[in-house]
Amino acid sequence: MPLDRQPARIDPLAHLNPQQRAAVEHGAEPLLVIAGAGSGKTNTLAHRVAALIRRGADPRAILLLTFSRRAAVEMTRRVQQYAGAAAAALEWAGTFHAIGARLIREYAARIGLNPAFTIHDREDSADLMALARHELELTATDKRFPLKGTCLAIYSRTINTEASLADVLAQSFPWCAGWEAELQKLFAAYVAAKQKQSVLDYDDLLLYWASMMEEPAIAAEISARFAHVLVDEYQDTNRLQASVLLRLAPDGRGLTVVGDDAQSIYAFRGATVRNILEFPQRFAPAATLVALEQNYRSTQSILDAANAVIGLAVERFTKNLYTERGAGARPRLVTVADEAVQARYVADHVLAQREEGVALRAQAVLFRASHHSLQLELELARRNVPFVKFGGLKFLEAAHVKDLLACLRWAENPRDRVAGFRVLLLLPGVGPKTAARALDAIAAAADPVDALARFTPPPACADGWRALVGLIRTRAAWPAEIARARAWYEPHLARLHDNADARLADLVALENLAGSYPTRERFLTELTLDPPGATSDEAGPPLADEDYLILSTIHSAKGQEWNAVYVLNAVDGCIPSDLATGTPQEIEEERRLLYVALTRAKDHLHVLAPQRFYVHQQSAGGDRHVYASRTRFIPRELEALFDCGAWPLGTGPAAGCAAASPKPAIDLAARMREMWR
DNA sequence: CCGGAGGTATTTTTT
DNA sequence: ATACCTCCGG
Repeated sequence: MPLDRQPARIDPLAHLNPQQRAAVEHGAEPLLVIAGAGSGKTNTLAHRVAALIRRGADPRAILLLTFSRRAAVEMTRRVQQYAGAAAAALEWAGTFHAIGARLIREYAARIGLNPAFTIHDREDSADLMALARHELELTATDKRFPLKGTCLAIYSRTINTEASLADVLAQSFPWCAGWEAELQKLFAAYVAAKQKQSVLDYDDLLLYWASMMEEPAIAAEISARFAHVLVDEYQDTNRLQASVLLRLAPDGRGLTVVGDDAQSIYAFRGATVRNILEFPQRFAPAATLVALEQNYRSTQSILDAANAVIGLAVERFTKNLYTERGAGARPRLVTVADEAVQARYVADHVLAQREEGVALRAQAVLFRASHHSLQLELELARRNVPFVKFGGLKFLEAAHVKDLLACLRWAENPRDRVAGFRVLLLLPGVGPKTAARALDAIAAAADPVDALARFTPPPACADGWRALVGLIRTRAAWPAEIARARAWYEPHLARLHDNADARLADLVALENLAGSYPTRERFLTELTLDPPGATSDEAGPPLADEDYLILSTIHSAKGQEWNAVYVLNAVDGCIPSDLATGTPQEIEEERRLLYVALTRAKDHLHVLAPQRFYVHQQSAGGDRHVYASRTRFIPRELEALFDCGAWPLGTGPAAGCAAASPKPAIDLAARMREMWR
């Protein structure tokens, strides 16, 4: 974005276009900014915040809600750039969940909540769901009850969409519709368990916030402390978040939301594009609408292709983007034989670009699902190309990391049953039954730690028990405490895993991270709400100052841009995912996903379509495979917008675009479904 | 009651 | 390949 490089001038808004300026200078009436991809949205929002501060707004009374913590940090940085020192007091910037956690902790005592509550991530929540499911004996039925993860997904969706269980089941989980009564009971037990244990899940952070805002006294207090509320990526908020927002600013005064309906890609999480579409009419008089349509990121050729893809959408509200950057090279649409060739293509071109001076970090490879990059990762490792992967498996999901965190969380909140369970099962000789008895004793006692110490474990693990009690009982200063926990955990790690060394390195990394948080509570809370994004693969994360290629799911690429972008697996079955072709709405979301991927590119865009996919789970050397056809979102009539070809040159049954669709290839999606029959 | 063996169903994307 | 469940031998 060119605005970054401009020195401060007399008129701080001199470099904004008229629409951006209108958004920045708008008064306190509700405002909706429809901001196309690369239209300088973040800048505009940051300028608006800076302008509010210049006009006398107290930075502490500005609430900035962004989608990711990264976006919040970026926003704060730019506001500081435009508004100077005053912006340092901008202390309320973060995700809905993070801000919710903060407010709930502050008001905990007044709403009957233990202020030391701990927060469960998705896996912890699923584990608690499993415990509740066991207690209700929903496992021993002739027909298989939905898995814990599915139960949680159903629960979460009812909360986030503010819909009834029956509707959610019918619309999103039809195969579970027969379990409605049982699920209802399960969710009741789940909620009771959370409350008894003083734990909150992700959804609670919104739910408690929203309910708290229904109390007139608390609502008045909280609303009064924020004169201005600005929301980024509004197209990806859900009903519950919209409710929170409307309770914060019922008449819309001081409310600004920014978003792009063409980039709505989180419906699976309950987000609804209706939030942004219906926003203006929620207020009387209706909110002002400003549209940013000039793109500062991509060349015209890339925009033409992206516009054409989104142009085929059934429903569309934003206009086409335009740029003054000039045509540039047409994006490439490349047919390759299979994923291995695709990996070679990407590696070759990434390295060639680097020779021409485009740093690896200025290039990114985007894909629909985390595992789509598997082959490429092997190829990059083989060629010693450093890379970092965003999305997919998280550092925090590794068993050993979860174990260590469970120790800390249990010390923070001894009634947290999931944490306790996890820690107790680490002791040899302690199984589910012993752990359950111990946790029952803890739950019943006034002093939980004392109850743990007085519990009589099976004789075989008496020593281990004593060591654990010692760990939980004595509180050390932070972050020394995590070092103690690791020392306690190390022998267990060595016993339970054969690659203990590699895992130990992760724990050391975690320990280093801990030092940057002031307290144990802050460490646990913020780690759950903002998990480190990149996985630590075998090679270890590259050093911060080293150059590395970006691998990212399309979802995680939101809001970012690179000089060169490679989109993997642009075939039906991958984009759209064969798991998301159930309803027309799902397919539309997949189309927007491809649009998001294409609009990340500034100068170079490569869209890859492998023709053949090898079926997994076959003997080595087997060649069972299925043929894929190019993604339905780039039909033949759009081919003129791309530079089409096969790679390597002269390979494949027929080179070029025509190869993709002369005769409709076999339906990959159906084949993949067939695998599960 | 624990822990390991074997069998079976299995859905991506993230706060 | 994995997670989850059930069964069986200590």
